[in-house]
Amino acid sequence: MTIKIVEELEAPATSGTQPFLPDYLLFLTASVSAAMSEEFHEHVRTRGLRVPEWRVLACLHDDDGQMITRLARFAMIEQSRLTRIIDQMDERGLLERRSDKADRRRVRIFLTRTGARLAADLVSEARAHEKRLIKRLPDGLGQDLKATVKRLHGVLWAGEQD
Amino acid sequence: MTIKIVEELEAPATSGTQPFLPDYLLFLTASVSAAMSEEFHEHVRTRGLRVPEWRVLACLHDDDGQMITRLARFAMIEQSRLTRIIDQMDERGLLERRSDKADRRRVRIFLTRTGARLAADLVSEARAHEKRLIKRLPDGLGQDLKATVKRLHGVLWAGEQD
DNA sequence: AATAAAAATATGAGTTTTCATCTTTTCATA
DNA sequence: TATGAAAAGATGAAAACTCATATTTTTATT
Repeated sequence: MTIKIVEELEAPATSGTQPFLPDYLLFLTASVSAAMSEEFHEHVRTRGLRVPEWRVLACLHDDDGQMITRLARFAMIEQSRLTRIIDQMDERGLLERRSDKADRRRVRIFLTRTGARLAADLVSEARAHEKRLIKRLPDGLGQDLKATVKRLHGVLWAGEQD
Repeated sequence: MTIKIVEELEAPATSGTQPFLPDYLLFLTASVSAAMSEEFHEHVRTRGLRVPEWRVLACLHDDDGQMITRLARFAMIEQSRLTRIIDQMDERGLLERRSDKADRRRVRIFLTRTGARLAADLVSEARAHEKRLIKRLPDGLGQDLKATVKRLHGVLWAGEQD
């Protein structure tokens, strides 16, 4: 690997115009999302789960027996990846596959007793964490954000059945 | 792979209590972020870049010559991954490494002419896309969200120098 | 000044993730 | 009621990612 060694005598080297990212909605949203989640995601790993696995548990906690495709969309996981995550969670005894009697292409995913217990624990921890997080933020920033993203989520998922 | 085949005669199989995710701040935020970004990320791929590469370009567009560690935090990319992404972008002629004269542990990343041009194009496309996106949303939802995440970003990054 | 601790980056190896594609099953329609 | 298109999942192979750790350089302490 060759690296030039150049003394920093050049001009401030910015974009010349207004900075972009501090005013870019998609960056700000992603960055805020990542920063806020970091802490709880760390906790999730402590509990022996990766973030996508936690998302799967949470989805099933709310609505057990979803099909893989739907789970994938809701949990923001690409389908073939979810298939393999489910393989692993199945092996670990957290959930199980059941073929849908009415449409045999579909595979429905159900939490096992163990998986349901873990999901319930984490959901309750997540709720508690959210309370603390919001309390830590100044003003009503947390409430504001929650109200706004709730409305937005409704709008953006308007087309989706259920 | 063994899959039970079970007829769906069981109870609605929900959590029994209030659904969690539709009221969970971190999920709503991540979900909204992903949904809003999807479209532009697709465009980025069309342009031959992966999302993390686009983030690197955007960061450097705003502030050329950043060191890898800082770039990693800002672009939400794990350090060793960023090192390799930079390898690739270097090979493609989009940016180059320069060792920092004053602190020779540091490697500063600079856009090449080509990289700067690509970054400028994408930034301008991103700005245009944001306008369209916000226009598409009902009420002042887009503006509301932007104002809120801007404040939040400030709060959450308060500790970070610059 | 010598030395320990910390910071910045790189790298090997193992695991994940992705992409395209395959199979199976259902749906639409001629 | 055949038949082609679409939907749901699974899977192989290649690429990307992560984790722990190594290396180099700087900073802080004695």
